Amino acid sequence: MLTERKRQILRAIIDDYVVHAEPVGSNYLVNKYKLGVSSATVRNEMSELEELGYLEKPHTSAGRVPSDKGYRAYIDLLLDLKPVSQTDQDKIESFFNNHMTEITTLVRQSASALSEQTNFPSLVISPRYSDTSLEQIKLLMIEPGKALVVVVLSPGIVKDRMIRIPHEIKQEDLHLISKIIEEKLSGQKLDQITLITISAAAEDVPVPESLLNQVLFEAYVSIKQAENIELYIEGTHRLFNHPEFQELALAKSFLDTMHQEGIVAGYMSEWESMNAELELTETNNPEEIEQVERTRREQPYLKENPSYMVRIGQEITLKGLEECSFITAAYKITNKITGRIGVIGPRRMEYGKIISQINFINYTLDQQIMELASGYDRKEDINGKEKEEQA
Amino acid sequence: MLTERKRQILRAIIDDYVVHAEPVGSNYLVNKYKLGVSSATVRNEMSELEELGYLEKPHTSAGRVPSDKGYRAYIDLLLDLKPVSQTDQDKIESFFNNHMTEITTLVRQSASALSEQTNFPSLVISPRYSDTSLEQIKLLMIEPGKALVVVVLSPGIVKDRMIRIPHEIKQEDLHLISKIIEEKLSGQKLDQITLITISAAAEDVPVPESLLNQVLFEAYVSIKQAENIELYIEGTHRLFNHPEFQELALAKSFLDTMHQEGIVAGYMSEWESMNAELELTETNNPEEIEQVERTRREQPYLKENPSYMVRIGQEITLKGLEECSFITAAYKITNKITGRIGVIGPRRMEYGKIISQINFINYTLDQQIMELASGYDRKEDINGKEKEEQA
DNA sequence: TTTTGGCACTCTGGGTTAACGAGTGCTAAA
DNA sequence: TTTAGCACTCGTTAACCCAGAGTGCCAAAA
Repeated sequence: MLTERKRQILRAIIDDYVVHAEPVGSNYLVNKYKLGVSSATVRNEMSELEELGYLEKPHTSAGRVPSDKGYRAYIDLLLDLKPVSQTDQDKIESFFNNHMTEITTLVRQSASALSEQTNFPSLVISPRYSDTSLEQIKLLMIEPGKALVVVVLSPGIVKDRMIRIPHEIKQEDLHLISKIIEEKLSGQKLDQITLITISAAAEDVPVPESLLNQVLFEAYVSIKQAENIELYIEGTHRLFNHPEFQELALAKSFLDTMHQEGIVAGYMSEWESMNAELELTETNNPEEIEQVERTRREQPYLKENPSYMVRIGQEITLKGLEECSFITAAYKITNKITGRIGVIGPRRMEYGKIISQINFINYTLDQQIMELASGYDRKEDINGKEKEEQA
Repeated sequence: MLTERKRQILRAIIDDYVVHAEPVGSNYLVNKYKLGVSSATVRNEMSELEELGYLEKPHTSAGRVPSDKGYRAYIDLLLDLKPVSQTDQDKIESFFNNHMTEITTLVRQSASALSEQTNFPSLVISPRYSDTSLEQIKLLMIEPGKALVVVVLSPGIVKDRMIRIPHEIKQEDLHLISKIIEEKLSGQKLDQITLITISAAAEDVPVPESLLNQVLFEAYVSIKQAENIELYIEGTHRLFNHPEFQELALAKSFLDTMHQEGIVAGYMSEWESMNAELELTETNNPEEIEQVERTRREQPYLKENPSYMVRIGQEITLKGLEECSFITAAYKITNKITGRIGVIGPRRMEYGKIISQINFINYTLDQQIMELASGYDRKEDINGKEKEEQA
């Protein structure tokens, strides 16, 4: 039903529209893209494409614009992933250059890079840590009545939190408590740890129960807090560089939705769970498989099983974002623990370019995380390097 | 030169304009505010007020709008600080209700409250910690090759940071290192601590020098990082609720400036240093002193020496913010260590209301910080309270 | 000297009309 | 099946007018 010529025309329309943001007409199209047929023919084709639901008319005497379905077809059938230019690669890598030592910073930095590269707002969501296990828990006395809880999860994630404790608790008590509960709890999955487990673990600590309970409760809260999914949004102001958000009403509803903490996070994490199945459906077309094969050889950052996902317009079920597109990819902390990174913008996006950027950034991020996890020793003489680093 | 009647008219114009955002004319004014004179008289007065620079005309046949100088006079001479309504007080206090345990969360929460209350973007800037002193420094082994540095500053501020360390370094080494440098350095002002001081402090630690140096360097960086001034901006999307930002160009230049991390932070911290002198100049008028006296008795959160500061339009020397006003107040961590909290918005603001809100929030914040610093023991039975807390 | 009514003048904003141009859809011929 | 031709639609822009709001100034009144 989608003849080769129809595809060609659809591709040309989308390629043009995403750049110029204006409905494209038949005449313009044949001239610019040398289609080798007359505008009347193109008109007929366009009319059929419209009937099939791939195109829409803003009004009678305008050209056509892609519909959700049109974009969807473009992405599934016509997408041409451009390799990331060397300068872009350099720019992105420079974002990671100042040896960061925490995964969260690494991930946020990626989001910044992504937003800057694409000129759209970007977002990252942390993995669900509930089925990772607790590795360490330390209680550090800061001053009488105050302590720092440090929770270390198995993939090397560190979270900490200040707590209040009874003044009677001494440094040694804390040390003892954390040592004992760490011994008993380490290795357990986070979502199996409850207040009861902890209390049981600390049963025979020689500290008055009422005091002990306060500390245990705070420790418990700290562990639960470490499970929290975190959402981070970067560069919302870049939205205004795009004509569709000149209309204040749209921009406002967008920003309002994005600023309702829970909503986007909820949506994305729910999404993350459906992840696996959906990804598979993306590669069921011989043509596309061949293409994937080819790029895999040429650009390692375009991974074999493309981990990106695109949601267009009405496919997004969040109120206020019906006119937008999400493009996200999964980043790995371990093979089983993944978060998502992506951009959000108007449906009119240069999907090819942007997906390449995301893939590349995601690839770089994965590498950095791996490097971080494996750890390494710096070979250089620190004193010699010091001046450079401060400059 | 500003007769009583001129003041009255200026006040009426500003009061009206800040609410309705439309140039106000002579007829409207006499009707609405029952000035007891004819519109012709008001016209003459307005004309003179314009000559004096307090008013401006958008064009010949429009009414008048206040100029920067007009707003300035309003704030210095005519300001009427309204008490914060009980419902507002309750709303603000509810932002602080979930016993937060870290100053930074407290401060950010205040910014959220402020933005929500005023419907403008709010911002907070952390104090300069360079002349506070180091109280503790701990090195916590996370796994071979990775450690957590915890830096505690004298007013109870805690900052931490993951670092990489040589694999050869053992838990005990770390413990020893941190113990020794803490002993030697604690009590020193942050800006007096250098890499040299630290190296000297750790001179006789029995760890091979090349390994030790790496750790010391990272410790040093962590301390320096603790000095960093942090800026936090909240609620920028609220800008679009105000008519002056319907013009995309304005909104864009605003957002762009705000998102250039360094700029606003630099401006505000520079400002903070001029703080003391400027505040004094605000109270040199018998009338105002009397007013301050009165409100001090009635609302404790309107402090005796009002700590708020207002910068209007051209008074702000940041590019892109010439059409805006800053209102900020200093919050105290200790008597000597202060940060700033405030809002930024169009010049057309209800200064009276907003300043009251800031004062109140600032007052509440100060109280919370004090309470945090003093620490307290919870009297309640934790187990009894637990269910409520989770709900 | 100050205030006021009256009046001419200025400028904006809304509404109407007309011309224009881009693009379509249809028909009939190639 | 493709294409040239043409009528038709609709949005955009500019020109124009008019009403309304507000000013500035003058001369008379307080």
